[in-house]
Amino acid sequence: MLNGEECDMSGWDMNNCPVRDVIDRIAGKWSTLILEALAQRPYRFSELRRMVPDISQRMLTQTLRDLQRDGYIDRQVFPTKPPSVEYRMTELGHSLFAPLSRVLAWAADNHPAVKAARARYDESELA
Amino acid sequence: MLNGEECDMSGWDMNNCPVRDVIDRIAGKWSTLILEALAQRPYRFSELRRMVPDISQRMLTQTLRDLQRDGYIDRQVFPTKPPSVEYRMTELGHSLFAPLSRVLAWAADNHPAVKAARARYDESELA
DNA sequence: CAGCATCCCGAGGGATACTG
DNA sequence: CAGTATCCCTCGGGATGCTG
Repeated sequence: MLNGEECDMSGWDMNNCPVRDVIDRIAGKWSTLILEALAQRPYRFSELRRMVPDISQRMLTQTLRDLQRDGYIDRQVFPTKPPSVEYRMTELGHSLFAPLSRVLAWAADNHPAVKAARARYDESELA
Repeated sequence: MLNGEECDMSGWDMNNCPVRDVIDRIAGKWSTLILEALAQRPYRFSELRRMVPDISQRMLTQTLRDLQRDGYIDRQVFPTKPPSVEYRMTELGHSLFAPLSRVLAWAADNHPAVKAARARYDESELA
Protein backbone atom coordinates (compact mmCIF):
# COMPACT_ATOMS: atom_id res chain seq x y z
CA MET A 1 0.00 0.00 0.00
CA LEU A 2 2.40 2.59 1.24
CA ASN A 3 5.10 1.34 -1.04
CA GLY A 4 2.82 1.04 -3.99
CA GLU A 5 2.35 -2.70 -3.76
CA GLU A 6 -1.37 -3.30 -3.52
CA CYS A 7 -2.89 -0.47 -5.46
CA ASP A 8 0.03 1.23 -7.05
CA MET A 9 -1.43 4.11 -8.95
CA SER A 10 0.97 3.65 -11.78
CA GLY A 11 0.19 -0.02 -12.24
CA TRP A 12 -3.56 -0.46 -11.81
CA ASP A 13 -6.19 1.01 -13.93
CA MET A 14 -8.81 2.34 -11.62
CA ASN A 15 -11.55 -0.07 -12.51
CA ASN A 16 -9.99 -3.16 -11.06
CA CYS A 17 -7.97 -1.84 -8.21
CA PRO A 18 -8.71 -4.30 -5.40
CA VAL A 19 -8.58 -1.65 -2.70
CA ARG A 20 -11.11 0.55 -4.44
CA ASP A 21 -13.28 -2.46 -5.05
CA VAL A 22 -13.62 -2.92 -1.31
CA ILE A 23 -13.53 0.70 -0.22
CA ASP A 24 -16.16 1.95 -2.62
CA ARG A 25 -18.69 -0.31 -0.96
CA ILE A 26 -18.15 0.85 2.57
CA ALA A 27 -17.85 4.44 1.41
CA GLY A 28 -21.55 4.57 0.64
CA LYS A 29 -23.66 7.07 2.49
CA TRP A 30 -25.16 4.59 4.97
CA SER A 31 -22.75 1.64 5.15
CA THR A 32 -20.71 2.83 8.10
CA LEU A 33 -23.82 3.67 10.11
CA ILE A 34 -25.24 0.18 9.60
CA LEU A 35 -21.91 -1.45 10.36
CA GLU A 36 -21.61 0.65 13.47
CA ALA A 37 -24.98 -0.55 14.68
CA LEU A 38 -24.44 -4.22 13.89
CA ALA A 39 -20.95 -4.17 15.39
CA GLN A 40 -22.66 -3.98 18.76
CA ARG A 41 -25.26 -6.71 18.42
CA PRO A 42 -27.69 -8.19 15.89
CA TYR A 43 -30.71 -6.11 14.99
CA ARG A 44 -33.93 -6.56 13.09
CA PHE A 45 -34.90 -4.53 10.07
CA SER A 46 -37.34 -2.31 11.91
CA GLU A 47 -34.88 -1.76 14.74
CA LEU A 48 -32.23 -0.58 12.31
CA ARG A 49 -34.74 1.76 10.75
CA ARG A 50 -35.40 3.35 14.09
CA MET A 51 -31.68 3.61 14.84
CA VAL A 52 -30.94 5.38 11.57
CA PRO A 53 -34.03 7.53 11.36
CA ASP A 54 -33.08 9.47 8.24
CA ILE A 55 -32.60 6.42 6.04
CA SER A 56 -35.33 5.41 3.64
CA GLN A 57 -36.36 1.77 3.73
CA ARG A 58 -35.25 1.58 0.14
CA MET A 59 -31.69 2.50 1.06
CA LEU A 60 -31.76 0.40 4.21
CA THR A 61 -32.68 -2.67 2.19
CA GLN A 62 -30.15 -1.91 -0.50
CA THR A 63 -27.32 -1.18 1.91
CA LEU A 64 -28.03 -4.35 3.87
CA ARG A 65 -27.98 -6.36 0.64
CA ASP A 66 -24.67 -4.86 -0.42
CA LEU A 67 -23.10 -5.53 2.96
CA GLN A 68 -24.47 -9.05 2.94
CA ARG A 69 -23.19 -9.68 -0.55
CA ASP A 70 -19.69 -8.62 0.42
CA GLY A 71 -19.84 -10.96 3.40
CA TYR A 72 -19.89 -8.38 6.21
CA ILE A 73 -23.30 -9.30 7.59
CA ASP A 74 -25.59 -12.31 7.68
CA ARG A 75 -29.32 -12.32 7.18
CA GLN A 76 -31.49 -14.78 9.06
CA VAL A 77 -35.20 -15.09 8.40
CA PHE A 78 -37.55 -16.35 11.09
CA PRO A 79 -40.68 -17.73 9.44
CA THR A 80 -43.00 -16.34 12.05
CA LYS A 81 -46.08 -14.39 11.18
CA PRO A 82 -45.56 -11.65 10.50
CA PRO A 83 -42.07 -12.52 9.30
CA SER A 84 -39.07 -11.31 11.22
CA VAL A 85 -35.53 -10.88 9.90
CA GLU A 86 -32.36 -10.55 11.89
CA TYR A 87 -29.09 -9.07 10.65
CA ARG A 88 -25.86 -10.07 12.31
CA MET A 89 -22.26 -9.05 11.68
CA THR A 90 -19.99 -11.82 10.44
CA GLU A 91 -16.41 -12.44 11.46
CA LEU A 92 -15.27 -10.76 8.27
CA GLY A 93 -17.44 -7.79 9.17
CA HIS A 94 -15.93 -7.53 12.62
CA SER A 95 -12.43 -7.80 11.22
CA LEU A 96 -13.21 -4.92 8.90
CA PHE A 97 -14.84 -2.87 11.59
CA ALA A 98 -11.79 -3.04 13.81
CA PRO A 99 -9.66 -0.72 11.65
CA LEU A 100 -12.70 1.10 10.32
CA SER A 101 -13.83 2.13 13.77
CA ARG A 102 -10.44 3.75 14.29
CA VAL A 103 -11.06 6.03 11.36
CA LEU A 104 -14.54 6.86 12.60
CA ALA A 105 -13.13 7.64 16.02
CA TRP A 106 -10.49 9.83 14.39
CA ALA A 107 -13.23 11.68 12.55
CA ALA A 108 -15.16 12.29 15.74
CA ASP A 109 -12.07 13.44 17.61
CA ASN A 110 -10.73 15.69 14.90
CA HIS A 111 -13.92 17.21 13.60
CA PRO A 112 -13.15 20.50 15.34
CA ALA A 113 -9.69 20.64 13.75
CA VAL A 114 -11.16 20.01 10.32
CA LYS A 115 -13.84 22.62 10.80
CA ALA A 116 -11.18 25.08 11.88
CA ALA A 117 -9.08 24.29 8.82
CA ARG A 118 -12.08 24.92 6.59
CA ALA A 119 -12.82 28.20 8.27
CA ARG A 120 -9.22 29.31 7.79
CA TYR A 121 -9.26 28.27 4.15
CA ASP A 122 -12.57 29.97 3.40
CA GLU A 123 -11.39 33.08 5.19
CA SER A 124 -8.25 33.35 3.06
CA GLU A 125 -10.28 32.68 -0.07
CA LEU A 126 -12.71 35.57 0.18
CA ALA A 127 -10.04 37.80 -1.27
CA MET B 1 -19.02 5.86 18.57
CA LEU B 2 -19.61 2.29 19.56
CA ASN B 3 -21.76 3.34 22.43
CA GLY B 4 -23.61 5.91 20.43
CA GLU B 5 -21.71 8.88 21.74
CA GLU B 6 -20.31 10.64 18.71
CA CYS B 7 -22.74 9.92 15.96
CA ASP B 8 -25.61 8.24 17.69
CA MET B 9 -28.05 7.42 14.98
CA SER B 10 -30.99 8.19 17.18
CA GLY B 11 -29.71 11.60 18.19
CA TRP B 12 -28.20 13.25 15.15
CA ASP B 13 -29.96 14.14 12.01
CA MET B 14 -27.75 13.02 9.19
CA ASN B 15 -26.90 16.42 7.84
CA ASN B 16 -24.80 17.59 10.73
CA CYS B 17 -23.33 14.41 12.04
CA PRO B 18 -19.67 15.32 12.66
CA VAL B 19 -18.38 11.91 11.65
CA ARG B 20 -20.13 11.99 8.30
CA ASP B 21 -18.90 15.51 7.78
CA VAL B 22 -15.35 14.23 7.87
CA ILE B 23 -15.86 10.83 6.29
CA ASP B 24 -17.78 12.03 3.26
CA ARG B 25 -14.77 14.03 2.17
CA ILE B 26 -12.27 11.24 2.28
CA ALA B 27 -14.78 8.83 0.79
CA GLY B 28 -14.57 10.58 -2.57
CA LYS B 29 -13.40 8.59 -5.52
CA TRP B 30 -9.86 9.93 -5.57
CA SER B 31 -9.12 11.21 -2.07
CA THR B 32 -7.53 8.05 -0.70
CA LEU B 33 -5.30 7.69 -3.72
CA ILE B 34 -3.98 11.22 -3.36
CA LEU B 35 -3.52 10.83 0.38
CA GLU B 36 -1.70 7.58 -0.20
CA ALA B 37 0.72 9.27 -2.54
CA LEU B 38 1.34 12.31 -0.36
CA ALA B 39 1.74 10.19 2.76
CA GLN B 40 5.06 9.10 1.33
CA ARG B 41 6.53 12.42 0.32
CA PRO B 42 5.57 15.75 -1.25
CA TYR B 43 4.74 15.75 -4.93
CA ARG B 44 4.10 18.27 -7.64
CA PHE B 45 0.89 18.52 -9.61
CA SER B 46 2.23 16.85 -12.70
CA GLU B 47 3.85 14.10 -10.66
CA LEU B 48 0.55 13.28 -9.01
CA ARG B 49 -1.10 13.20 -12.40
CA ARG B 50 1.36 10.61 -13.57
CA MET B 51 0.92 8.57 -10.39
CA VAL B 52 -2.84 8.46 -10.73
CA PRO B 53 -3.09 8.09 -14.48
CA ASP B 54 -6.86 7.68 -14.70
CA ILE B 55 -7.68 10.93 -12.94
CA SER B 56 -8.67 13.95 -14.99
CA GLN B 57 -6.86 17.17 -14.21
CA ARG B 58 -10.21 18.59 -13.28
CA MET B 59 -10.70 16.02 -10.54
CA LEU B 60 -7.08 16.19 -9.45
CA THR B 61 -7.37 19.93 -8.91
CA GLN B 62 -10.71 19.62 -7.16
CA THR B 63 -9.63 16.77 -4.89
CA LEU B 64 -6.45 18.61 -3.95
CA ARG B 65 -8.48 21.70 -3.11
CA ASP B 66 -10.88 19.72 -0.94
CA LEU B 67 -8.06 18.02 0.91
CA GLN B 68 -6.32 21.33 1.36
CA ARG B 69 -9.46 22.98 2.64
CA ASP B 70 -9.94 20.30 5.27
CA GLY B 71 -6.35 20.77 6.37
CA TYR B 72 -4.90 17.45 5.23
CA ILE B 73 -2.44 18.86 2.74
CA ASP B 74 -0.56 22.10 2.15
CA ARG B 75 0.00 23.81 -1.15
CA GLN B 76 3.21 25.68 -1.82
CA VAL B 77 3.74 27.70 -4.96
CA PHE B 78 7.21 28.32 -6.32
CA PRO B 79 7.16 31.42 -8.53
CA THR B 80 9.53 29.95 -11.05
CA LYS B 81 8.84 30.02 -14.73
CA PRO B 82 6.99 28.03 -15.62
CA PRO B 83 5.35 27.92 -12.19
CA SER B 84 5.74 24.89 -10.01
CA VAL B 85 3.47 23.81 -7.15
CA GLU B 86 4.22 21.35 -4.44
CA TYR B 87 1.68 19.50 -2.32
CA ARG B 88 2.71 18.21 1.08
CA MET B 89 0.80 16.29 3.73
CA THR B 90 0.22 18.17 6.98
CA GLU B 91 0.42 16.77 10.48
CA LEU B 92 -3.36 16.52 10.53
CA GLY B 93 -3.19 14.61 7.28
CA HIS B 94 -0.66 12.19 8.64
CA SER B 95 -2.68 11.66 11.80
CA LEU B 96 -5.67 10.80 9.64
CA PHE B 97 -3.69 8.57 7.34
CA ALA B 98 -2.45 6.43 10.22
CA PRO B 99 -5.83 4.81 10.91
CA LEU B 100 -6.94 5.19 7.30
CA SER B 101 -4.01 3.21 5.98
CA ARG B 102 -5.07 0.34 8.24
CA VAL B 103 -8.40 0.17 6.48
CA LEU B 104 -6.73 0.33 3.09
CA ALA B 105 -4.40 -2.46 4.12
CA TRP B 106 -7.38 -4.48 5.33
CA ALA B 107 -9.03 -3.96 1.97
CA ALA B 108 -5.97 -5.17 0.13
CA ASP B 109 -5.56 -8.19 2.40
CA ASN B 110 -9.19 -9.22 2.38
CA HIS B 111 -10.09 -8.51 -1.20
CA PRO B 112 -10.06 -12.25 -2.00
CA ALA B 113 -12.42 -12.99 0.89
CA VAL B 114 -14.80 -10.29 -0.26
CA LYS B 115 -14.72 -11.50 -3.84
CA ALA B 116 -15.43 -15.02 -2.61
CA ALA B 117 -18.37 -13.79 -0.53
CA ARG B 118 -19.78 -12.02 -3.56
CA ALA B 119 -19.41 -15.10 -5.69
CA ARG B 120 -21.21 -17.19 -3.08
CA TYR B 121 -24.00 -14.64 -2.81
CA ASP B 122 -24.46 -14.31 -6.55
CA GLU B 123 -24.42 -18.07 -6.91
CA SER B 124 -27.21 -18.53 -4.40
CA GLU B 125 -29.16 -15.72 -6.02
CA LEU B 126 -29.42 -17.14 -9.50
CA ALA B 127 -32.27 -19.33 -8.28
C1' DC C 1 -43.06 -6.74 9.20
C1' DA C 2 -39.97 -6.55 5.64
C1' DG C 3 -39.61 -5.75 1.67
C1' DC C 4 -40.02 -4.62 -4.08
C1' DA C 5 -41.24 -1.41 -8.06
C1' DT C 6 -41.39 3.02 -10.05
C1' DC C 7 -40.43 7.74 -10.80
C1' DC C 8 -37.40 11.43 -10.26
C1' DC C 9 -33.71 14.71 -8.98
C1' DG C 10 -29.10 16.67 -7.88
C1' DA C 11 -24.36 16.01 -7.20
C1' DG C 12 -20.19 13.79 -8.56
C1' DG C 13 -17.44 13.26 -11.94
C1' DG C 14 -15.74 12.59 -17.20
C1' DA C 15 -14.27 15.06 -21.74
C1' DT C 16 -12.81 18.84 -23.98
C1' DA C 17 -11.05 23.45 -24.79
C1' DC C 18 -8.80 27.62 -23.13
C1' DT C 19 -5.18 30.59 -20.03
C1' DG C 20 -1.43 33.03 -16.86
C1' DC D 1 3.29 23.80 -15.70
C1' DA D 2 -0.77 24.21 -13.32
C1' DG D 3 -4.53 25.28 -13.59
C1' DT D 4 -9.97 27.43 -15.00
C1' DA D 5 -14.32 27.09 -17.60
C1' DT D 6 -18.18 24.49 -19.94
C1' DC D 7 -20.85 20.96 -21.27
C1' DC D 8 -22.84 16.69 -20.39
C1' DC D 9 -24.22 12.40 -18.36
C1' DT D 10 -24.30 8.70 -15.10
C1' DC D 11 -26.00 7.01 -10.82
C1' DG D 12 -26.59 7.35 -5.86
C1' DG D 13 -30.25 8.07 -3.44
C1' DG D 14 -35.05 10.38 -2.01
C1' DA D 15 -40.37 9.91 -2.26
C1' DT D 16 -44.20 7.35 -2.89
C1' DG D 17 -47.15 3.37 -3.48
C1' DC D 18 -47.94 -1.66 -3.48
C1' DT D 19 -47.27 -6.86 -1.65
C1' DG D 20 -46.46 -11.71 0.79
